[in-house]
Amino acid sequence: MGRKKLEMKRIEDKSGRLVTFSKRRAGLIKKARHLSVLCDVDVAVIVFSARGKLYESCTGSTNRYQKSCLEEEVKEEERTFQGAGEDLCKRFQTCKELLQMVDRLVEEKNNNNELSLIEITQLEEDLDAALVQTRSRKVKTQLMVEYISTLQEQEKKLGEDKEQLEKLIATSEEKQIEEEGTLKV
Amino acid sequence: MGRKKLEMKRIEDKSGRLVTFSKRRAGLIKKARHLSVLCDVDVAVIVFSARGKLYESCTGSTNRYQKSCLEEEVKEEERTFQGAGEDLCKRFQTCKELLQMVDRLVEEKNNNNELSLIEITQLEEDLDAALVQTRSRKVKTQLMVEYISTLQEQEKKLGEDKEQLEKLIATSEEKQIEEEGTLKV
DNA sequence: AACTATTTATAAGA
DNA sequence: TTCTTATAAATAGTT
Repeated sequence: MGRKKLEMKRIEDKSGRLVTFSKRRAGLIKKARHLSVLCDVDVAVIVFSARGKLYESCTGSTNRYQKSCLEEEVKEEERTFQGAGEDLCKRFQTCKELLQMVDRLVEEKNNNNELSLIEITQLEEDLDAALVQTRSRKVKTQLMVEYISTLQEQEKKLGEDKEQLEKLIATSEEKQIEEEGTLKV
Repeated sequence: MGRKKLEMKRIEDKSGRLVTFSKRRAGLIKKARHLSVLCDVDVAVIVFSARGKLYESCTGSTNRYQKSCLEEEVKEEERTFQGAGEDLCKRFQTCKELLQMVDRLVEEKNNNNELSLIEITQLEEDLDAALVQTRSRKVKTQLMVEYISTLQEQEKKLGEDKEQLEKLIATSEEKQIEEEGTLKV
């Protein structure tokens, strides 16, 4: 739908691919919203970018699929990175508790094979929430890994700078000695 | 994008809404596939229709989101409904085991707050699979509920038919007695 | 980010 | 339902 018809295959040019990704992702989410409004249904769109970043869009009044607002969370995390450890731990605890609760429910009802629709829906919601939190945790861990690698790169660069400075100082000292020698002659 | 611009609100005409739902759902899934191919990313689209029916589309080579093929499963179930009980129980067992496994993993690693990215991804996949199975179970339970209600309706109708037949028989007998009486006079 | 020439999607009609 | 077609919407390449 543009100046030229695109072949249906991976766009090899990285910059072009990123631009198209942005445009089409926005378009897809918009279309999902329209479908949801016009036809009164719940729609979820989940996109994993190549770098593992998660984009989600969930529309629909009955809210069967909860929006996780991951992007906002991640941005917040980037701003106040120091708190990540505790935050992560807390979320994890919640996730674990959810799983345990779901497991108990499953255990209780397993014998007579009689989970009601309401209970199954609850189970679904619990699993969904746990999944959302796990995804959040995954993204945050990826961020941490990236952050650490950035720190390591910075450290390496600092080391190189230091080396260069030391060389410069050494050269400068040699020169000074040479000059002093010249003066003495 | 048609003969007329649509207002962005629920289409009140049911037939029109269904037609638009079909068309736009197909369009959305097509666009998701294009985004996936062109930009080499994983995309999942999940649509819950008003009746609770689930439509899923998952594209992307790395398969981070598994297609559940729910529709096919449900159709299969409709054909051979008698096997549903055992099948449900089996799936449930699997789901439960998954949850337990995930829970153990969580327990083991919880103390030092050190789940690796790989382990988190595994956790994510497990939860995802459990969620897919729960959704499958939910749809099947909905089907069962519908099936039972159909049976109940049929039973009720049969009861009404029986009543009517009994009335007819009674009337017929009365008539016969009357006729016999007439004959006797 | 904007712009626009095209392609694509689709609302209404048949 | 499925096909057709006029029109709305999305977007590829450009600036």
